[in-house]
Amino acid sequence: MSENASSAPQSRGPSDHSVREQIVEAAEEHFSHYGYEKTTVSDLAKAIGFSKAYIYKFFDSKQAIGEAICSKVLNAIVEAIEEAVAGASTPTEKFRKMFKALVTTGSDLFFNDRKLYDIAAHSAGEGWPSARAYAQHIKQMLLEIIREGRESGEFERKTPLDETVHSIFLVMHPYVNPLLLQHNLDLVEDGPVQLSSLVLRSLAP
Amino acid sequence: MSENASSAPQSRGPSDHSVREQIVEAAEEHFSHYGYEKTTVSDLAKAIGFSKAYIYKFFDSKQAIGEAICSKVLNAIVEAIEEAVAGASTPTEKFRKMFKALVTTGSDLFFNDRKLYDIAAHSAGEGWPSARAYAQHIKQMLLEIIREGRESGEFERKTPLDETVHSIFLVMHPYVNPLLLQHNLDLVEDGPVQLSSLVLRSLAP
DNA sequence: CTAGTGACTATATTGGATTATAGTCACTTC
DNA sequence: GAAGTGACTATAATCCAATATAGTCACTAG
Repeated sequence: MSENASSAPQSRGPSDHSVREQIVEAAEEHFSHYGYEKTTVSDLAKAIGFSKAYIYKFFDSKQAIGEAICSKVLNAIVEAIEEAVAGASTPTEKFRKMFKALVTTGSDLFFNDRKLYDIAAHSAGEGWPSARAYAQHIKQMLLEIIREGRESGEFERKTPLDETVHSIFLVMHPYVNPLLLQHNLDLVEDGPVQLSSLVLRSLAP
Repeated sequence: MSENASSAPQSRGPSDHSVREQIVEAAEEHFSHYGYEKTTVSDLAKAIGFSKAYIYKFFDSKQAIGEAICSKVLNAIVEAIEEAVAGASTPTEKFRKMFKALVTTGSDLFFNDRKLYDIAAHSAGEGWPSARAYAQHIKQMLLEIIREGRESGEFERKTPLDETVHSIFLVMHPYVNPLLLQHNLDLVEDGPVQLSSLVLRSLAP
């Protein structure tokens, strides 16, 4: 599940190639140290001991490399959330933990890996596939929790499932989207708790 | 109600003075035409036929003038919302109309008075008093609607009132805050409708 | 005292020449 | 054919001197 991009962004050449992995590895290190902008494609080339031109045999553009890193980062968040959810028994608890883990992991990234966070924020702002896939992932997890809750009779069943999922996702959106999350860091403590309770009230049968 | 600033920002000299009003008037026109940055304090001085130095007898800084304009703009939104709410009978309808008017008016401003919108967004981003006052205003209106709904038995009464208001405000936040609203313009149609329904479900007794 | 300003400074902004970078392509080597 | 590159161009970032702007203050006129 921690493979590279879901819905692979622009890339060239064989998708499993040691050089591709070397590029990604070097990019992750450089982007995280110096940031996306300050890292040049030549830097990455030097780091892995090839020429810049060779990089373009594997990636369409610098942005495509950014996308790859972004996917890794966002997939790591998804995994952290999945782990948190796994440690809950009822759908109610799953939802609470999901929301909490989402925000905790996101703001952790903000504070501890700011440079990588900025790429994710940029990705979200530009609607890159990696960010879309991430949102989709979250939505899917949400769908499953709601479905389970409906099946167990814990959640109401009158509202169409899609609508329920969609509107709850809207509530979570400011915390899912890294671009928005950074404007809500002061709400990181209270927000998810309060909003979880509100959402759960709305889900009462 | 359409007076200038609530909780007057930094200003000097007499608060009701024809020159002060002239400054505000000129600023509103210039900011809306050329934007806050592109307007110089000298421009405003020229427009009202005084020297730049005289402006500083009435305002602490250029930002203070921006604050005054921002207050006017945000107060106009509040008024538009109040008008919309007035045309509803039940608390449920009031809430729906409030949320809808909030987003409609906000995005109208974005599309039709972009320059002024940008000031409001900046204000929200910097946590200027005008933006804080605006948010407080919205929260107050919300509080009154919820209270009325509780009194009429239309809304549940178990959850502490403050908590209810606070969490609903959190739901609305991305649409209240101009800085956030501009990242949510694609949700302007659906968002408020879906979220209103969700919130109202959470308020069911 | 009230209404108002010109002249000044320290900081920010701009233009535009200079340099750095993304991305391509014809080419070599094995 | 597969692995790899140097040399190139067009665009974007950088730098820095010249200019513009925010904000102050000592001052004048009535």
